[in-house]
Amino acid sequence: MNNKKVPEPVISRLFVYLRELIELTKMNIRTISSGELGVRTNLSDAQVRKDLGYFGQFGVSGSGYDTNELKVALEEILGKDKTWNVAVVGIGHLGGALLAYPGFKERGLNIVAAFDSSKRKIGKKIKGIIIQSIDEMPKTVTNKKISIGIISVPAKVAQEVADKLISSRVKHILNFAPIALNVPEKIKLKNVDLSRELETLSYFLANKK
Amino acid sequence: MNNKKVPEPVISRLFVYLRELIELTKMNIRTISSGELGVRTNLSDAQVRKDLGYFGQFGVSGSGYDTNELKVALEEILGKDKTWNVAVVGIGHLGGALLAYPGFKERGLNIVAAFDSSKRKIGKKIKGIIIQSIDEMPKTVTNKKISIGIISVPAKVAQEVADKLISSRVKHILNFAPIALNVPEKIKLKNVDLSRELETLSYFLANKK
DNA sequence: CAGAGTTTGTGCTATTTTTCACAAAGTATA
DNA sequence: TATACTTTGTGAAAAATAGCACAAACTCTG
Repeated sequence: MNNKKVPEPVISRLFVYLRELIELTKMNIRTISSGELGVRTNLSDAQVRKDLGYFGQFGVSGSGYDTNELKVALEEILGKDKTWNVAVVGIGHLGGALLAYPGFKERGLNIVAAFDSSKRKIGKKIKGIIIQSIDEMPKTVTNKKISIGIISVPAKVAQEVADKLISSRVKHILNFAPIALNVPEKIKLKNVDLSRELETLSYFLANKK
Repeated sequence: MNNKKVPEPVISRLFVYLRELIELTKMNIRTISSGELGVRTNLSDAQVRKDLGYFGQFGVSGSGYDTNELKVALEEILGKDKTWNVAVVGIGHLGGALLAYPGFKERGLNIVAAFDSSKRKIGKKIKGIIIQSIDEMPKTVTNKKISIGIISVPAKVAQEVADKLISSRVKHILNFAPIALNVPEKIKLKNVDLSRELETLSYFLANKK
């Protein structure tokens, strides 16, 4: 095991390996080589080995990795034995889709609260969750032990919402608003910018050789 | 102007600069320095200058960039003068949210078709778009000149849908399914993996110092 | 118009991330 | 058990990306 800090892309790929390992164990495949795992995840064999190398030695020369053993090890490393409570702020089309997305719960991420500023929406129930006023955020975050906030509001109010989440003591933020948010160092911020991804594709269309 | 190939992260940031410039011109701010643009986009001044440097010299020493001029230049570079037709495959909660998202049209990305395999959904109309059977994809892609396909179906069928999109002659793909897709070299593939982003945050919760 | 202050553009350097490549350690076969 | 494979783990090399730092170009002020 190596003591250097682990690059974030490595963490991200570990989840990809884990997903594949879950499939493999379901299919009763007992061992897999870095090469084969690489093919299945569109990554190189060297990358697979290097990534795992940050956390220890899991493989056996000549035969590869025990799928179940590696799966358990990754679950441990990635904290999949734990669950986390999540709040969604902004229940428009996207926020509503996030509330309904089953993939989160399967992965130990429980959406336990929803906030919106629209009087029309407050009090309504979606997927078993009552939409609350943003004013109730500090209380709810504490009571429901919410550690991650998802921002799916328009760009104009995203910073304001981020500030409110942070002062309510949320630990990390996933931001869907297409704007650069300022958050304190200790808050981990991830951005998902849907239209930017699409726009990037359009650049390649416009500039193809 | 520099002839080296432009890194993809640069392209992506160019859209960020452009958004900011659009705001600035709306606010009638005529010039901006790389430093100030950096503050507004959470990037360094050097990065801003370096990124723009891939495409030419837009600034004026001592005063900075003319906001409108730079905006127009970036729109040109990024192909924002053009529009592109887009199809969404998989009209679940996420697909529905994408159909309803106004940000795409504003940016020249017109969703002109929607596909689903569910008999229950085919024929229904969402946001003015009739959901079609996946079998109609080749014909519709041709007729409606669709160049980008968005995949928002479950992981299990995502590869199959990708193959169908490609054989229907879609040029690029935006994939929301949490799985590694195999596509030919010439097809540009972008992945947005919602639960992976959230999971990455949960890793930092589980492993915080 | 001279001197002080800004800000760009960019060669160079640093850092981060990926890939290479191979000794060492295992497996399989006969 | 010996020989031929296979595959790992990991230093070292390469590639990609970001940041530094400064001359040159321009603005501003009195």
